[in-house]
Amino acid sequence: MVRDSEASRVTIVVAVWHLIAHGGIEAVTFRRVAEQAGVSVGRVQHHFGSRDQLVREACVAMVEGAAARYRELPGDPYERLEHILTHAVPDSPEVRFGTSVWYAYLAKAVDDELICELLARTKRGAEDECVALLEAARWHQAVGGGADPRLLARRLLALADGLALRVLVGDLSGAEARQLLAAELSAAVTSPVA
Amino acid sequence: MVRDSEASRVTIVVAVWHLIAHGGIEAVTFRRVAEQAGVSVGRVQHHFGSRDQLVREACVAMVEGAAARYRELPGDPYERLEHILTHAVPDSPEVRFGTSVWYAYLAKAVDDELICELLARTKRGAEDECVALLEAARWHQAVGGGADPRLLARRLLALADGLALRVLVGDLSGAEARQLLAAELSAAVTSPVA
DNA sequence: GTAGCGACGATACGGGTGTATCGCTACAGT
DNA sequence: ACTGTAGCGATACACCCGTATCGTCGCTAC
Repeated sequence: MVRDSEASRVTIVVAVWHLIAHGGIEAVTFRRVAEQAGVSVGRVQHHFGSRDQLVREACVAMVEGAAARYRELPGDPYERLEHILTHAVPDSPEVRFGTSVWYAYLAKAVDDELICELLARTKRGAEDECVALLEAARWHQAVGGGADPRLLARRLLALADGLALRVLVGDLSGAEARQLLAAELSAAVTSPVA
Repeated sequence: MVRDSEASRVTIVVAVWHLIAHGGIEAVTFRRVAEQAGVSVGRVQHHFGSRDQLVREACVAMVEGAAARYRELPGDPYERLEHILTHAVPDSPEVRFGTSVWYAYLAKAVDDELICELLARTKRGAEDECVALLEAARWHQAVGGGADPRLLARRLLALADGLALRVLVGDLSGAEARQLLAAELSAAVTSPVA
């Protein structure tokens, strides 16, 4: 029964996310994970070996989940850009959930080399994707070529991260963040370099 | 001996920062803090009571330290703006140290109401300060008033946070981040609205 | 059939953790 | 002189943690 094994792993990983989302990574414990997932401690240990491994694999699963959701988006470049920029702004409880976990892993990156590299690769990949989308979206306006798409992508991405952060701590509303991002994006795609 | 008491507290708080900076908040333990600070466990407990309180007070001390360093800056608005935007970009080891601790607390904010509020207030305060500086720095150009200084400040601040984040995980160099920020700032201060 | 193996459940053990508590000094107020 | 009281050091306790280990099912290949 290989399938049941996979189901077990998914259940456990989801439980890990839940624990992280409202308790931080220090809340991740074999016993607590088992309880949250409704399985035995031995099961968790069997599939993930050590606590570090459990935390790491849950991180990998999260990144892959985000990537999978992105791939299932419609093809329109503008929409894809909008998704990349706003998908981490915690409007709804579900997005807040994901963002909380994301930032927990970000903090964990300072003492876990592997997680650090994974997050770095992910961000770099998002930038690359963003560059490609920008070039596709601005219909080759060819307005002198002064606006480097890579720098533009980097700006937009950083802006999105910074705003998501402030929405997360709660001194900015999701609407305000989305509005600012939308304005910035439309300005980036329609105008040349400012 | 009230003075020695304060010295003890400072020593302990610094030790807490060190532990967080390369082990995350879960590395903060009465015994480890005591060892790192070179004091007894009882001393740490005496001054801070509980572990939660210790972590929180170290957070407060950090925010206050940053504020104090800011206040000692020369008065030039442009320099102050530059400091606000780039002070969290981890070029040097010391700044990286501070930024690591900062992001650890940011993640902690998801499950600690008090820390969350403190960080929110701090960010909001930075935005307010940024608004005032922007208005002082652009010499009242009065170019139609289309560029809302608050939105501009919010953009710059978010940009700085997002870039600092990427430098922290290591897929962006400190120089790249500072360069982008400097360009953005000079554009914001000299040009009207784009 | 039986040997092997993967997917568990149960449990035990050694160590680390937060915190309460006791005891001791040194000084301040009365 | 007496009494607090702040500032510790030392220790003890109950709990929780990661992990190793053992045992048990069910399936599968030979």
